Amino acid sequence: MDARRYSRPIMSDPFEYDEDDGWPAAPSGPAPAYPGPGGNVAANAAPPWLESLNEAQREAVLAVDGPVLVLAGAGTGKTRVLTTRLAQILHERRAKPYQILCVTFTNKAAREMRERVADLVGPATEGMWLGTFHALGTRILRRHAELVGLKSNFTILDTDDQIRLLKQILEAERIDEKRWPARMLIHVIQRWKDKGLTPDRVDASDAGEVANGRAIAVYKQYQERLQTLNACDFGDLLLHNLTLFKENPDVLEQYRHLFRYILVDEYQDTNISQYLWLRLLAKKGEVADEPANICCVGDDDQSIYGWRGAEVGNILRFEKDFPGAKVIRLERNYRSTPNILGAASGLIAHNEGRLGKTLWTDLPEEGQKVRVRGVWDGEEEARLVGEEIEALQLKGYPLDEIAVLVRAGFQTREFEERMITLGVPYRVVGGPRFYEREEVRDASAYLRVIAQPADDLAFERIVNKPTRGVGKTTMQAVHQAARLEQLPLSIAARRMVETDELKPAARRSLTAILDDFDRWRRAAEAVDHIELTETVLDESGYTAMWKESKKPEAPGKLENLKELLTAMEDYDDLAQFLEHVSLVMDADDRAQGPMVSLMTLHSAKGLEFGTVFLPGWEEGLFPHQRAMDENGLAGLEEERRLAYVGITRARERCEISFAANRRIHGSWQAALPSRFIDELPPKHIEMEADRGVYAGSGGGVAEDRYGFMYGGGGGSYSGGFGSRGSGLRPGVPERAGTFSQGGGPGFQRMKQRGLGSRAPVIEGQADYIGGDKDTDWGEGERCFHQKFGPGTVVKVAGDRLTIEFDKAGTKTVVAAFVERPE
DNA sequence: TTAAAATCGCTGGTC
DNA sequence: GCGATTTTAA
Repeated sequence: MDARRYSRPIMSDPFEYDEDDGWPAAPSGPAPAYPGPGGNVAANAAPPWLESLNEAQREAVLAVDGPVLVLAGAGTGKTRVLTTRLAQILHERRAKPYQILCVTFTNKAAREMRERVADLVGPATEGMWLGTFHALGTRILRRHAELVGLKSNFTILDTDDQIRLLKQILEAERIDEKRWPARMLIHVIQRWKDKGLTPDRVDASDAGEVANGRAIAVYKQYQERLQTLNACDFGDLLLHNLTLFKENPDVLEQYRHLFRYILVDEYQDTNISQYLWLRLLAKKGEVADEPANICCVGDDDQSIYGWRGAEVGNILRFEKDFPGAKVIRLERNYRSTPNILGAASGLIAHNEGRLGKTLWTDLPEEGQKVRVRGVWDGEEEARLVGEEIEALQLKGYPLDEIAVLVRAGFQTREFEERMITLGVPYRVVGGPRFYEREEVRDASAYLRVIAQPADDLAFERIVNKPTRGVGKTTMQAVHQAARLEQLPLSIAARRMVETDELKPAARRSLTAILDDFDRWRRAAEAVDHIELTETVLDESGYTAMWKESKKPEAPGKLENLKELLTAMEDYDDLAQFLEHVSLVMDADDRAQGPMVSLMTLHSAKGLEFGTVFLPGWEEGLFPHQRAMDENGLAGLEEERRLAYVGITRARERCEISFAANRRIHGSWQAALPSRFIDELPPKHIEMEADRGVYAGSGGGVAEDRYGFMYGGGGGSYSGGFGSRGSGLRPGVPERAGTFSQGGGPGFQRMKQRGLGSRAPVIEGQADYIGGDKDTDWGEGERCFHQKFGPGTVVKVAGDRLTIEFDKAGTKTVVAAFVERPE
């Protein structure tokens, strides 16, 4: 056998070889000439990786035949099982790398998986079909694009493009965009696609009154437009696969035959269309109805993506879908202390319809109890968390072992500001992805127009960016002509400038940019894609636009454009690069040095930290009101799973907090402690008042969890308010809607106790603590801050500078975060 | 075409 | 109460 095969690049096409019988044959027994994994593990020796696994893990790794569901609780070594299983299959030579399909949800997961398998078996992993659902779907779709009415160089649209396209359709259909916003309709269409529904299969009753009852028609038109544009949105990548497989059984048969082993990560997050895709592929080619060797790994308790189409039902139904499936539970937790585990388990036990797992650990030490703390408001909450982080930092605790996990993105701001004031390095995880950034999208739009003159959406995006006198009026005329003659915009525009339909000025500008594109297309033939991009960004005036811009983000944008050019070096040509921009490109978090992580609970899934802070556990915020309003009990249970995910991120320390008052959308609202706090098993938690209150409350705090709030009397509070057993819970809270306006009983009592008045005093500390380090900053000096932009120093206290920012107001920050303006 | 004014929306966010 | 987007006026 040809050794060359095993060193092919990852995206190589297995169909290109093994031409003899049309399809790569898999060995039924040990393959004779297959090189051992990594070239150094003898074929028959027991592989070293099995020894360090526990019994359940080993079972999951070794049960390679037939359908297997691995229920892997938080911290039970799920990824380890998956990677080892892959290594085992390769090691036993049960399949060649390209006969294995391994699906993940994120590129990051795919990358990690590939690295870890490679660590075990070396280069034998090359050629594996390992990637995200979308990347693998794209790979298959490009091969057979004609069969679903596309060309194989189709473009992949992102949300911006989708909305722009839909807006055009709504306008043409004369559907009032005020009443039926494009954002909402695209969401509806997306949900249909998640369910594997093409326009003809959507039930009319499902569409209801949406878009005046024309939702299905709009969906249909949207799909037609995509087809003429030779484009797909993300949902199509799988939906077209389903159509392809259904209408071409021979093609499906090929892939069924090809994929001898299928592995799926995070199975609880699959949507219907992903599920159907897997189910189609997971049949043995030779024996039509026999389920193949499919192994799904997941945790129903960590299903937190229902809102974007994920169906927990998929994992709950696995045994029915694949009769005779083996279900293996990984319940031994290697991450958290018994107290943390106990708190999390007690909480999640309140959910119904679970597959059920009992996590255990044999850690001898109980560890710290989960600390639950009530505070006056969000500011105090942030301050206390900040103080603790500072104390940990002082003790030499590594900052990258600390995370603040919040329910909603806006909550990070308060903590961010606190970190800035304290001078604690931090990072906010999960900002906009690299390819979603304005400048990167603009640059790719230029390249897309060059590569695909029919790409109207890209053309529109940059035709007047930078402004070059091709405005709305001009484009409207071009649009009309294009629609009339069924031509792409750039072609219609070219025809138009040859007539005198346009005003001379507009005609001149439009001709200029069209000529530019012609020139760039010719250049594309001659120079490589990097040089081409440089030329385009330069000659179009795009770079100049940002150079001249005075916006604080402008230098960053130029920086990103440079980074884009560097990133392009990894790709062979323009087409390859463009695919990766939309599908694979990550924001690189080249974080330097250890930092505290601030992020949402959603983005924390899969991570772990020594210490985790979980602020904002208040009714309405967490569980979020909208989750409950829109999805009732199911919504509430998903929120509870989110809480479970949060707690189980912690290894040794977990601190939950809630505030009595919080500012939401600008106005102050009184808040009740989250019902999840009531649901935590008391023996694993430690309820605490903040110090000022604690001193004066005369005991009872530990007994009565709300004693400090409602007075030290213990259990005597009334008003059916935040209490257990008051008949309010579970289910929809009595105070349906939103938070009550400030002034509930708790609010009043707290105010009387003088709780709120302490806040400004402590706030002032920032000015005089930590002030021995001198800086060379002087009052009145101009400066620049990464986040707040330019400003003037008004006060210097050690290394703390009070700065009046031009845009962001007055703030006190650590000098190290401030630069001199250029 | 640009700048100011009004309006919207506001849970999570991969590909 | 803020920021982004969209409408309106100049």
